[in-house]
Amino acid sequence: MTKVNKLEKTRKMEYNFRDVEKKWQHHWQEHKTYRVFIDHEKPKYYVLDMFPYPSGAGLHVGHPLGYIGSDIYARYKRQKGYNVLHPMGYDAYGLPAEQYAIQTGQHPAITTEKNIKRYREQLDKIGFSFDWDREVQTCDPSYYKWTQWTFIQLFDHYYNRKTQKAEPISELEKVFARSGNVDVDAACGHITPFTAVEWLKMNEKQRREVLMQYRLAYLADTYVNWCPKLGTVLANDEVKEGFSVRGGHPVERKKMQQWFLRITAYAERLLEGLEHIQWSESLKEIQKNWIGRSEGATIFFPLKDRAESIEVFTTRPDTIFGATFMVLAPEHELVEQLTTDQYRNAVQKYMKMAGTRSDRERMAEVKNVTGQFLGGYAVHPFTGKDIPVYIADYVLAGYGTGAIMAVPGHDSRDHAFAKHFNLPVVEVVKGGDLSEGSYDDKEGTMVNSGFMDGMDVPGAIRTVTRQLEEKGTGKAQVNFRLRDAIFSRQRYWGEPFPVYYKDNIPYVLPESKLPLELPPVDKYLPTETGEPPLARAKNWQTDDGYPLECNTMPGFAGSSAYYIRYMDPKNNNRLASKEAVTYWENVDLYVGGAEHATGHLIYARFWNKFLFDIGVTVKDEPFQKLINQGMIQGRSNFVYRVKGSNRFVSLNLKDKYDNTPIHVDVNIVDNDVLDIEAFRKWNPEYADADFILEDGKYICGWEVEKMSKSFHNVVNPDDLIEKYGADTLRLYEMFLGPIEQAKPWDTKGIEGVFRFIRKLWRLYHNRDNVFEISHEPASPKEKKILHKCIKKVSEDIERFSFNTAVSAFMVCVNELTDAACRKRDILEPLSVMIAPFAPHIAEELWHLLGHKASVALADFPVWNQDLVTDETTIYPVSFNGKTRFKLEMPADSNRDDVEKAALAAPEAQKWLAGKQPKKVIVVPGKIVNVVI
RNA sequence: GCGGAUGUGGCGUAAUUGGUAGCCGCGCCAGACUUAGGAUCUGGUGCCGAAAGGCGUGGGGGUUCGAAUCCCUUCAUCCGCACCA
Repeated sequence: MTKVNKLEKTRKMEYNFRDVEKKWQHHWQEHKTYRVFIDHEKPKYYVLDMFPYPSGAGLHVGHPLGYIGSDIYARYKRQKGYNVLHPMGYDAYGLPAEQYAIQTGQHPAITTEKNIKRYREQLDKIGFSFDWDREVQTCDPSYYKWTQWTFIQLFDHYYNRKTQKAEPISELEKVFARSGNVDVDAACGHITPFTAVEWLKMNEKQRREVLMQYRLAYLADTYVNWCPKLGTVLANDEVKEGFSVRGGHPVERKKMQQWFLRITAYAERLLEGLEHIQWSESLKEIQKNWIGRSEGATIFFPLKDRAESIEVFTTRPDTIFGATFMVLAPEHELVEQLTTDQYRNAVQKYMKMAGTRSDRERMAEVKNVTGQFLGGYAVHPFTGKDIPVYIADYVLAGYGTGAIMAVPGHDSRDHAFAKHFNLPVVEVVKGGDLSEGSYDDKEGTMVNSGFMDGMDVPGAIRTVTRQLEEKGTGKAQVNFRLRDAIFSRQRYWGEPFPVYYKDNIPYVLPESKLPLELPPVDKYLPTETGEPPLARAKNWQTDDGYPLECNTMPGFAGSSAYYIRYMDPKNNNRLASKEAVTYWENVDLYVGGAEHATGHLIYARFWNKFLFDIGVTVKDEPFQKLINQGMIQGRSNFVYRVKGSNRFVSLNLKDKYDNTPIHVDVNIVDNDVLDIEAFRKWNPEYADADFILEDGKYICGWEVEKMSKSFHNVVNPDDLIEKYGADTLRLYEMFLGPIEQAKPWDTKGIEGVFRFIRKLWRLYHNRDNVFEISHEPASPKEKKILHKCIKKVSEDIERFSFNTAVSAFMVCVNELTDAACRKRDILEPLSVMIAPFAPHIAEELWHLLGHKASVALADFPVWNQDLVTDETTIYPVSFNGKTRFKLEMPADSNRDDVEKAALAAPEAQKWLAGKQPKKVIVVPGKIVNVVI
């Protein structure tokens, strides 16, 4: 028989995954098996994956890891009787498509659509149980209508600190007309107090300017990294040493008007909410640090001979008598006034230098102390002494008030600055040695501090804060590191703002004008005058001729509420109906990468809290439980080229030659053995390569690196599905290790689960590959195998330990094979149980067993505890903690029986060696330990 | 610098509450069936040792009858955040 015939015969004799998987994928799609509706008879469960940005490269093997995990859980919950919402969609706005558009002139919508199509094909092949009827795309006008709608709501609301929630601006206006703003406690920008009379006297423009300080979406000036050559704003990591990473053009800091979201209003609630959600402690910690709550005081230092004062925030008001100088951020508004003529040149020089450096660079050079004296002085609120004022890089405009009182005795950065500029260092808290460095600890007795002398630090903080409040020169203050989110992007491929300008005042469009669709443009670049690309659009104005906003929204806009839209994706009248949000509430399980810890996961929580305040959602937190899937790293292979030749030397011989390691495509390496022919074909350069082999093979080296095209270590799921099938891929991805752990991808182990799938199939089929099962009742032994597996798998799924669940299936199938069990009683529940992991083969077996409905809706089996309990217990008997032999005892033996039997066992004599045991520890059901 | 993890066979890992360290799989070794095997099946496989036995969860110390698991200390790797007043 020829080789081909043999192969064909073998194939016929085993599980044909290609046909089976195709058949069921088609069937599921046709019958909309996974479609879901509100069903008040069933409890709901919402399983969500972070939706992907459809990049041009398609999916690699790392992307579906989380999707597979969540799909298993969703399928499991469905079989447990829940009504499961498990949707998927696309985060379709993004820079790569825009960049591609700039280069090729092709509209980003076209590339995006193409990429989505490719993603969908890849996803479909893996057999997910998504309800695709609920798909959303953030760039679809019917979707971003609601992104724009939410923006309008943010614009029309302010945050009332008294009620701790967002309330309509219209209500605020009523309050202003009644009693001015003095009684209003709101999250707002800088605003001077006014009375009702003053409010009523203001014209529309003045009123709108005041209101802008209160809105949750507001316009304000900020400094950005502006690249005139690219005509665009760059992110911190797009700038290196004052030049753009792309193109190397100079970048300057430019003041620019941008939209902001007042996320800081929600800082306290964002922090508090963490207490009520099931996220990993490490992730909560990251969010806590990001929000960065700190308690302290704001203190006003009056300027010498002037009316103004410098406002500082400090966590250590107790050290105020140690404040020997003050430092402002270079951008601080009082810099100009405090600069004396004598220092004007130097200050300007310093500011210019600081201006060319990005925040990131300023932060990177910690050891480099720089700064400049302004010439001006402030006055110490308690001693009345003059305090020199400096500007320095190490004070950031965006944190606190952008100014500090410097206490070199008790702050290491102030100390370094004082040493550098020869400024006095005063000790106010005893406990350190100031000649060595600052003493930053909060323990010690106050000295040199007037009324605080002799107090401990916490007492001093309380006392000085009270004093400041009485004097009216300061107050207790909670400060957050969190900053308001910049919400404008000078880009094309994003949601247009539903905003127009009348007399330079921004107004939002009425809801009836939504969606405001993204207009076509001739080029995707900024205009020559530096306007964003939308300025190129023809007639970019309202019907009345008022110009529309030219900025677009950032990526997080569309991804902040998509989970709500999935609940009711086709609704034209609301983001989602009241009925839908009341039923689906929020996401029970959210799965995605930890890289979104401070971006998406903060913004979405904020966005949701706002929607909660205005009654759109019913839960304060959007994502009840969160699992971060670990990153799948690549496992790169290397060949070693002998320098100056086209010879390659095998791994263990390489040190005998002067060689260069070269990445080689992992797809032509099997078990670290290079496929030499494939290598020659891989790159024409190597067509004539020759090899120094070991044991007749070329062995490649390997290393774990990021999975990336440039390292030639990308593994494509399509190839694996073609070779092994989707069920095998799903099982293998789970088998790799705990879902939350980062781990390298190595294809070689996939054969093991492939064998398992075929072994499973053979349980239901005879030697001729014909379906054949027995209807005899199962033996107790067989039942035990099954029920142990049900227990283990159920418990493992509940705790997201999918790798051990796969292992339990393998044990079960091995044992059933050994027991030659082909009984329906056993095999039927087994096919149901494996369906979440390997849905295709499960569906096929389920139908072969005679069922008509999908296995996806079959009840997940329940284990019987009596069947899994062993009648005997095997006790390991140890002497001084070392296990020496095993003792089988009836499971209900009591302590004494076990002890007696252990000491009486023939093996025990050897270890006792005639001695009397000092103590015998018996843990019933577990262990015996004899101490001698 | 701060914070968060993680260190277990050649490799991925398991050990759910302090109770037999190494389940399951890969790889490797041997064998069976084969003209053949990159198919399938069977057995073996932590390390040292001929065996008895000893040693073993990054290193060192501790608590305990008993530690991969708890405590202290140290080293290594990875990931966040980074002059936060």
